[in-house]
Amino acid sequence: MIRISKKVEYALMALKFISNSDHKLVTAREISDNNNIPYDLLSKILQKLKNENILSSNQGMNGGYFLSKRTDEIPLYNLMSAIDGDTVIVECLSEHPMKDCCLEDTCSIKSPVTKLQKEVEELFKRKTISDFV
Amino acid sequence: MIRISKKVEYALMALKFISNSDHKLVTAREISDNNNIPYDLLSKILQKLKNENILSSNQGMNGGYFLSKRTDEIPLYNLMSAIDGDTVIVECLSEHPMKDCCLEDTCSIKSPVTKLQKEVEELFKRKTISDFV
DNA sequence: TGAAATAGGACTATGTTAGTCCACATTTAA
DNA sequence: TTAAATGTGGACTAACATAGTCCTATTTCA
Repeated sequence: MIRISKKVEYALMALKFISNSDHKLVTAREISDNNNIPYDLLSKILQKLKNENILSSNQGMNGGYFLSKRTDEIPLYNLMSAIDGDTVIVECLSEHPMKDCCLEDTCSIKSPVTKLQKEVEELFKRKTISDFV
Repeated sequence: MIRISKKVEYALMALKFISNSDHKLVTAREISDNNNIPYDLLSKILQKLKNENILSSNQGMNGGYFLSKRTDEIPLYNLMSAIDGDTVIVECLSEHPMKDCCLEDTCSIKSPVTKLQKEVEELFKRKTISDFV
């Protein structure tokens, strides 16, 4: 099944919320309360977005998060890989596969699946956060 | 993470194998042996493809499977929904969601996510099995 | 110094996917 | 008519991924 993780959904809501609070610092607590997102989980997500330079943060009292870039400069693809890591449609196309595919070179569908992978990837690279805010 | 299930991979290999054995009946055992797919699992998959009228079968000795249609008449989308059911990128867009989304109408990203859903769907409807054989 | 905030490791619960096991039904050939 | 080869299909288990929780730093400001 092709599915976007709950975490990515939460990230999209958070980015929308931050984007709408233009230029103010926004705390994880505010985002959590206003969007009905579990606080601890959200914190992890925001941290990952920070590590990928999608968000910036100020620590300490009166701290919070703000966008590092314009929303149209953040492809959905980057958001997804920041949060969930790999964005491959099949294990064997991962750069760091957990286990070797037992089919290896004999796999009969590797080439068309790779092509499909590219097309899915392009779709998610074309979409940016601005499409969601 | 966006991922195609192992079952769908196996189904693609199976269809390719059947398609290449033109017009001969092909047994689940042959497909399993030649593609290194667990027999019992493959059986279930072939049965589902039969129920969706992608494959037809003859039971009994000398039985086996054959394609019900040309490969270019089988969208990847149908294959996926035959095998895994829902093909929605988020739970709440399912026709039969397991649980109600706690956000309901207040969800801030429903409309753009629905649009993305349509685009993903179109991509998988455009691809047909002929792209994989 | 204490409260409010981010940072982040470790753990648990839940659900999904992959895979297995077993009994049965159908067909053909000997 | 029976044995073997095949598809059908339910129930179960194992392995893994995702979602969510808990707890303890660390940073900053008033």
